[in-house]
Amino acid sequence: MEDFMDFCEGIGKTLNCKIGVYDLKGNLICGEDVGYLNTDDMLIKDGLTYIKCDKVIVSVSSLLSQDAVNLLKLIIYNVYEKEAANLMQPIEYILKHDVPYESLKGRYEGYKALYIKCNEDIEDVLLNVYSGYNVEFVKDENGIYLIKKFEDDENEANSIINGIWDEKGINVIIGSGKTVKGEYTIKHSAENAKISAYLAERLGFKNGYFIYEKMVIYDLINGLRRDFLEKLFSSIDNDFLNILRDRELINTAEEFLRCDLNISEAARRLYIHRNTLLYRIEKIKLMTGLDIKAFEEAMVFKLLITVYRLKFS
DNA sequence: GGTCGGGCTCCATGTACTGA
DNA sequence: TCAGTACATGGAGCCCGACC
Repeated sequence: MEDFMDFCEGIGKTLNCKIGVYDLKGNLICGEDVGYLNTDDMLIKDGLTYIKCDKVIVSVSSLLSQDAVNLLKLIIYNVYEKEAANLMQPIEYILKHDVPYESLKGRYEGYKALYIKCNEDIEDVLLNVYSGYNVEFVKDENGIYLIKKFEDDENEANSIINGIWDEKGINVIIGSGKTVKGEYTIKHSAENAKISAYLAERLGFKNGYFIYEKMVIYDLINGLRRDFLEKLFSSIDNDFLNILRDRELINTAEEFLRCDLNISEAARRLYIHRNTLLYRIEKIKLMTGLDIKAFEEAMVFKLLITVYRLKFS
């Protein structure tokens, strides 16, 4: 409809007259209400020119020659094609060009975008996995978007990760956007999927499935100004930076956090005695002042690690 | 018959201490 | 620095009786 509005304004200025575009029932679609008359081709009456173009009547407050009418028809059909092209844009065009979010509302409802981050050629594996399914792939420089209606996206993503590992021996990170609904378009979903995969890689993950809802906090941190964070880190004790460089301590702490602060489970996963784990946690406390056995202090610790990884490593 | 609360047992976990 | 041991604590599951 924007194109029709541009059309009315442009032609109106050029011909120094008023233009109105009506549907075949006489309802004004855009432009000025200069009067409506139905016609099968063109009609000149009372100083006005009425031109039928497919499903609209264009009324012009001026007498036009046949050549001018033909030229106008040509322009109108061109506008039509442009509008149609907007509605028919393939997903690749949508993801790679500056298509307004507004124009995508109502399309791809219920679909979701995944972004499979991988620099190797894995398209053949995906085509095999999804042979016969309604799914679209879009490649870019760092991976492949997968657009589909999912029943169990996490399960499918893990199948993809395992399939690519089995067939190619390659680790991949998969990011996921949210399901398209209302204001949230397929372009939003694809962007969020790519951001999730990118952030997961920056955080040190080699493979796995990362949902944007769970990555929002990292996206937020990633968007913070570097100079602000440098100022923040300059006020932090050097011992904290030493921990970040101590692989054993940092692995211990991260496993403990992944186990929801469960000492026994973390010790099992790390193949160390529970008391060894407690000893290391105590050491972290001595160096940072943060007791990561307590939820709030564990959260602060996790945030500081994340900021360091995303912005300084 | 279904629901709720109390008592009991088992097991996982936390803490403190000790020794290699 | 790490592991072993003993003891305390708390949660989960089960059973049973009281109540509606």
